[in-house]
Amino acid sequence: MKQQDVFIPFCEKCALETNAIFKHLTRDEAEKINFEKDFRHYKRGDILYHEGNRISGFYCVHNGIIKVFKTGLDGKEQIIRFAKGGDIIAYRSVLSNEPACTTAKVIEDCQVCFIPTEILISFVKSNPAFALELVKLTCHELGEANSYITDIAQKTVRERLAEVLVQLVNDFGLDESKFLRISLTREELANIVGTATESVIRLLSEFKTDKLVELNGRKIKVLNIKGLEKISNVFN
Amino acid sequence: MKQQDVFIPFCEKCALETNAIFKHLTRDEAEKINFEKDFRHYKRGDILYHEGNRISGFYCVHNGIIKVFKTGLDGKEQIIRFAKGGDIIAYRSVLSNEPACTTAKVIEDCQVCFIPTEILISFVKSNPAFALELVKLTCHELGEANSYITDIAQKTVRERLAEVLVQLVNDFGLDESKFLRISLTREELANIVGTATESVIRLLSEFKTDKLVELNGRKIKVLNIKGLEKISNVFN
DNA sequence: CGGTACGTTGAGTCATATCAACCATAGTGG
DNA sequence: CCACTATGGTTGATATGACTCAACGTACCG
Repeated sequence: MKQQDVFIPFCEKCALETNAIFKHLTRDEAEKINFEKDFRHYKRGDILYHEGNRISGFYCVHNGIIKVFKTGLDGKEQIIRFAKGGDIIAYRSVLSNEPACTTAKVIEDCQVCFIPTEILISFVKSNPAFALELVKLTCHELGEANSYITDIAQKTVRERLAEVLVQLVNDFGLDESKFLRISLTREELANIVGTATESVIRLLSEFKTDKLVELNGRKIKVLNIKGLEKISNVFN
Repeated sequence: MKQQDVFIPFCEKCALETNAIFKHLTRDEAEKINFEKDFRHYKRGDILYHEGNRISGFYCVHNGIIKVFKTGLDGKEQIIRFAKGGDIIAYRSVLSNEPACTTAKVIEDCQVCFIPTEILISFVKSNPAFALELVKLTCHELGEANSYITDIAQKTVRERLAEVLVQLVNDFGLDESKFLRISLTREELANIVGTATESVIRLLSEFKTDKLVELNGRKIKVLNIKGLEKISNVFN
């Protein structure tokens, strides 16, 4: 491991540069997190926490990608969201004081800070601006969840897959060759859309035929995002 | 209108008896809401607020039933939740400072208090315990939304209908003759489950054949809730 | 009494799930 | 180095759940 890999970011820096939720922390509070936090590395496939477990803190993602999913009856995953640098995860369970309702698994090696529950709670109590920001975040996510419910309930698999691709482009962007900056298995794509792996494969190759995407194994090159948006039936 | 119908409840009373979220308010704060709130009556079919609009406050439901839904592309409603006495609605949009992502329509005549945004925000800032309670509420709802996403994505319509019926029993209860204490059209049931009206009708009559329910127009008599739970595939 | 909203049933269609076979790739261990 | 295994990707055939369309019944209401 090279020296620069073990550099531990200062919370003040994170707060300013990447993590909007912490921007209202005072210098003292940032110091406190800095002192209490536990900086951790995780490899692809590692599990940060398991659905059903009680967790003693939340995670502030510095880099890498984590998938957050629920496990259905037959063991089928339903991916709820992805977390990348600047996102926080597990705060829902911590704040509602319930067991984790999801599992978090690493998709791309990541560095995260683990921050104990008490700190979060104490900041909510001591820093009204921070509390408000946190409320805003959860309310925003609630709005997104509501949209997702409506989509899954009303849209076809084809529309949803297109929408998911657009969403992934928005969240992770494209590299210089227009390849999506997140690499998922077909099964994972299916587990976001809420469909069978085979359906994703078939629809992706339809999209390819229609010159909307190019496929190179797990890498997806997005040729026509407007076309995907049109299929997805979203106007925004 | 009879005299007792226009009685305006005191917020202190609501806070203690019905509305858990306000239990941490100080006496002064409760007084303030009492002074600022607008007590309103709505009839079946009335709309409290429309999706896409900015709203200047939230609603604290005293009695009656309100359905909260999103409108899909072809105008199909997706019911997100119901609010009854003790619930608050529209707080999501108010707190995230976004336009309303849902419409709220009265199902059973109701009395609500309308409380201006500023009050809510100021209490979040001035009363940490209240802020925490609010965060808890939104986080809890977020957890429920995640479950619902998984359900809709993975379960059959039959399973979901059974689950919705169980949920309605839990939320609204049964009267002395085992009739569900909320009366919905078949279309509304379909709009919770996320299916077509005809499918609900067919499945309900299957449930009737299987002696799980009896049907009397819009009134649903629940004969075998364990059976419904079993069909719904929930263990909790 | 006509109108409107809701409920019901049947028939036909289609999107999607399921099942099964097969291929490609990479890692493992003898 | 090769068989072995696991994992993921692909394709085809088939089954079916659920939607759509259409017709008709029912109830309530002004």
